[in-house]
Amino acid sequence: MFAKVIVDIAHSRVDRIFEYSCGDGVEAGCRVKVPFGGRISDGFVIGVSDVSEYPSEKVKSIIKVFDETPALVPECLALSESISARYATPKAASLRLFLPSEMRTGKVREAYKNFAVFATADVALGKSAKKQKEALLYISERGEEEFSSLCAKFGRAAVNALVAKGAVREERRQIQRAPAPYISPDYQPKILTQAQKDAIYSIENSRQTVSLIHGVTGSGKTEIYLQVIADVIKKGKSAIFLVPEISLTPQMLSQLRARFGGEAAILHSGLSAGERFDEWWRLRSGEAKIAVGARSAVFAPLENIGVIIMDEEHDSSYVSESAPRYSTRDIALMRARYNGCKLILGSATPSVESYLAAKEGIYNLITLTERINKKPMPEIIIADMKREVRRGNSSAFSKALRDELESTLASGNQAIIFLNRRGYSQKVICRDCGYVAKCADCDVALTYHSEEDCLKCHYCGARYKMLSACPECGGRHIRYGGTGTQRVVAELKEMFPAARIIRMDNDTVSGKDGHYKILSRFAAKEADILVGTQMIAKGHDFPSVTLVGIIDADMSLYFSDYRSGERTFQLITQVAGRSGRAGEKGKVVLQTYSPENYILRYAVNYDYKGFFENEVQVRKATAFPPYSEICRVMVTSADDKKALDVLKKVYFAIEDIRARDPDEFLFLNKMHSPVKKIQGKMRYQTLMRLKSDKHLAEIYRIAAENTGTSVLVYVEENPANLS
DNA sequence: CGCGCGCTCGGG
DNA sequence: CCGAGCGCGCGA
Repeated sequence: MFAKVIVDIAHSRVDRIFEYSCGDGVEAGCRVKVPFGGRISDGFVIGVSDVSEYPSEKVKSIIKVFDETPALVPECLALSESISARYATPKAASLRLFLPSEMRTGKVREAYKNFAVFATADVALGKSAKKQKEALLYISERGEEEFSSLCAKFGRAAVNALVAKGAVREERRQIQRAPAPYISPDYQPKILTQAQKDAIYSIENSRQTVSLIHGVTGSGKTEIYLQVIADVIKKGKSAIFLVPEISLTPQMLSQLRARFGGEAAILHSGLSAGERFDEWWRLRSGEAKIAVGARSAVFAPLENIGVIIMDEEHDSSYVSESAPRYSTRDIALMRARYNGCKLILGSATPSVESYLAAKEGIYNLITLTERINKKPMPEIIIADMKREVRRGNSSAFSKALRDELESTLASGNQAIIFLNRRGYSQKVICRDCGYVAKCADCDVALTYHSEEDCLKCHYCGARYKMLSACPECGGRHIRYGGTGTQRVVAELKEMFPAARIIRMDNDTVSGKDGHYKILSRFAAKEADILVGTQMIAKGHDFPSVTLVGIIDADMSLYFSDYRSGERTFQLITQVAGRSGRAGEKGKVVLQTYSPENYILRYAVNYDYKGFFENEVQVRKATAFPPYSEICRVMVTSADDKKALDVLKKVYFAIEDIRARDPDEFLFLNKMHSPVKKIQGKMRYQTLMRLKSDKHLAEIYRIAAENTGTSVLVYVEENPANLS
């Protein structure tokens, strides 16, 4: 037999099939060890054959087969082909996506534990062997027990003696590490509303593969997902449930666990390598049928998939930030087509792109306008910060927000303050000469952190000593520009000395359950105010929260980016939804320097459709996505000259395309990236706006041809940010 | 003439 | 990707 092998080296030079001879046990999808170029490499078998196309005397044989059951199911092999074609990425790179990384390094394997198993009571025990007698009685009643726990109860010597006498057998068995800390036993099937039933009917019976559920916060989307998954499982199929990493909350976990128990495998960044491997294996073996997780869960080793769900479909974390830079939605659609199943996208604030597709009938649109509990959405009050400044208020808090905080605290309720910027101040500036402290390796201003009294770079994590004097002019008047979460907490403490405050941002969240720990402390009312960044925005129910303050609603508004309005609307809606979810009606105070902005106007009224119609008109008039494609080819390298050389090559290759088809290009240029350097690497880009995606494949190919170890080249389609 | 470096090419 | 092989330039 001959195996067609892709060696596990992600490089275009070796991105082709190599044939090796093998025994009968080798199947497509197995991982193998093979001799390659005078050394040994791992590889993937993507097919087997009786004959070889390569001169058989030159064919070498496989050294080792890692898998008894192929690690990759046929769908994975087919899909990796499509991914390689779509993103011009080597096959090895797209095959890797389907395996937990710890499986490739070979470090993590199955976990084993020793068990003591009762064999016979028919052995002679010494008269004084009291412990042995006790242990034997115990194990004869139980049948078996974990070896170490039996030793802990009766002593190692006694247990060993029983083993020696043959009364107890020691057995090594594979065990599952159990990464399911949040089990809620009290699941009660919820009664679905008519709107939810209609939605499910519509999804299951629509002509379209993709359904988009546009449902306001609290409209019961989750219950729809769970019911659809349950229906699919009942038919003997499997399901993938994708969520943005950050909102993989304890609540979502416990709902899934309660409803599906061990049938759900949960893959998230908090898992240890071993836990991840075990969850992956539970899916591969068919023990678990539901894969839940962030974007990488779209590669779950499932067969016969009945539905794929993407919650919060607009979330930018669905696009991979390292090669291959896949879009989760692309992959989900490929898998849905392959399996002939439905793809459900859900959001309270769909991306303009998805909603347009739904309006045009490409997606099946489902709109849920009512909240389950019939509660009105919280009232959003706009606080005009320009006026506050005119009145001499230089703090981060408007009078309106301060007043609302005061009454919230007085009534014993909780408040959330949102600010998407960690640290104390965004930058430090010399008042005398205007010098701004910057990172040595990155082209960005340093953020002052008051807790450690240091300057940090939020791009590379480097720390610097706080300045006592300006390094340029020696001046001692250092100004703190731009407010961060630490400064907000400091101001709050001054305003409300008695209030208990928790801060949640990248600096306070650490460890496996750091996220969960902070949120549960707040949920248990161990604090009155939660100050946090983006990570507090999603998916948590805090019944006592009746006030949400948005410190700087403009922050994302004035990025020179066609999507800034969309992002701002999404963020405000999401954060506002944290207020008043159970008890009394919630309030939201939205602070802004541009109260007249139309995005904010729509957000205040929760008018998604109004926002969408307006936004889509703007995009159409200016020919921005979804009415065009923005494509950026990034070129980064520590070597400035090399980066520039490659940039030119890439640019001229793309210019060639333009010469052939000038109408397709609305814009094409090459330039420094807005952030010129990150972690010591120079960043250049070729930016273009195209009428359609028809030349994208060729652009991907150009990038792939020019990328290497010293100069990295990659393509971003409609990038979420242009830094 | 010999060696070092950079480039190209093979690897089954 | 990594290493082998080859050609060219330079120093003794």
